[in-house]
Amino acid sequence: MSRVALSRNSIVDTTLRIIETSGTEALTMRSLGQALGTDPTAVYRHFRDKAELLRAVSDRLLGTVTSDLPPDDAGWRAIVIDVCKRLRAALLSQPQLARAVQFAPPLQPTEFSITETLLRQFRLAGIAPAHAAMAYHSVIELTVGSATIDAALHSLGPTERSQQYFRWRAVYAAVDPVVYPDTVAAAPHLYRGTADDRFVHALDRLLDGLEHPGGA
Amino acid sequence: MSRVALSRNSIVDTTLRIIETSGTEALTMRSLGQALGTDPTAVYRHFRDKAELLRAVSDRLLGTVTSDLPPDDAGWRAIVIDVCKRLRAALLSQPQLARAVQFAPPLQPTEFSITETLLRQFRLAGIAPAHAAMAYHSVIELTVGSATIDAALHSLGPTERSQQYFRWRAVYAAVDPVVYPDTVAAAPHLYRGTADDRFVHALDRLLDGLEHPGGA
DNA sequence: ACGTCGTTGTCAACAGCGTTGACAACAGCC
DNA sequence: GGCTGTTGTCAACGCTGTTGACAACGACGT
Repeated sequence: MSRVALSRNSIVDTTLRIIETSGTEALTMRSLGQALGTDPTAVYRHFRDKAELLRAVSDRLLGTVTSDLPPDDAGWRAIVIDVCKRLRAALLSQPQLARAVQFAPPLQPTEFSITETLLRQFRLAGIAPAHAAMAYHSVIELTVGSATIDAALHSLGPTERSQQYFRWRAVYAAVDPVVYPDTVAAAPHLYRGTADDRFVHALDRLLDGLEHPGGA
Repeated sequence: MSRVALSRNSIVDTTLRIIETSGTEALTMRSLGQALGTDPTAVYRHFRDKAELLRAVSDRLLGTVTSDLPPDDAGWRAIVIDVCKRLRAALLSQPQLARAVQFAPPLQPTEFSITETLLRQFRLAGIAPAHAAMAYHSVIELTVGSATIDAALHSLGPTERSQQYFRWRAVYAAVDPVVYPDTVAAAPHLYRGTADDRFVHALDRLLDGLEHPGGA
């Protein structure tokens, strides 16, 4: 066997390809080695462990979130929504990965860029640093969290997805109206529209609350 | 060695005890067997595989979410927050549970009970069914989503968790102030307090927005 | 051109995981 | 008492991520 030249970039490429085509569970160091045409343990010359590799993969995905943003005069709210929608899209673009990526430990440069962008817009909105930090946490939790939840269904095609939503509404509608009257009443409106719509609605209401705490 | 009598209930008890005291990662079939005082494979006489065991644990946990709720005159908002905090606590105690909840439809009556409770409170708040459904989605996405995110750190244990938060604040504070001025300004407030505090704050602001859309 | 040195792919192996199948001890029943 | 089904025990399989010794490679100074 001839030795194959590896690099962090080519390894991340192949990792993304495996996850796209075969899902997160199919990504093992051995399957990765086979896809690379090298011994599985060769990856350890470039990444300390699998966690660091996954961190690099997530960084690749997050790179698109803060590039080519509209100028500040587009309004803080529009920019925050734009960043959150992009972040959501990036996470959903590799549905299997959104789950695998633990948003917790990494702290890559692209993440700093997202943090800075959001905090900047909150400052421009006139929110004091202490409240801006809380607003940042709130927005991130909603965005990343809901993307993580929606990732599973997003891996299905659009038609299958709407079928699934239809089925869920049917389940809620068929529930015992004596035990669950409000569920039956709301059933026609549950899981209506797209998951993106529901996310933007939740984000809109959250920003309302962040802008006017206590309804003030 | 004397044979120890097992049952689904006692196994679930011990499983929960391990998860609570040592975290999810510490739960292996071998550690479970040791805690039970039996051979690890004895569990397979009561559960087909680890997934079914975890499902049984999930049922046990979700059962606590809507039990012994305060009466309606406690106010819709207090009840919604209570349910969400309980749901979050249940999800955090077992990260895999959040994944199971994603495939919502064919699941247990406990989940219908959560849905009904929230929808009922939104109705009592005077929100029309169509908007109540959207409010339900918003609240669930934030609660389940943020729990999914926080689950990773929550599995570490309290002391390591606060150490991690301390480290993160230090990282944000040490960032280049020229490139990331707003991050540095907000650094003292980032990851302050507990993840629970941050969640409740986000939920509070979301409920503000749901109650007064557009700040009205 | 030669020897040297750090880098990096190869290989065998380890510990740990969930799980399976054969076996044996037990409980309940006729 | 003997049979039958249930359930704990034990050894083992295949999988995982990861490590340490070894060897092939590229780049370097002379």
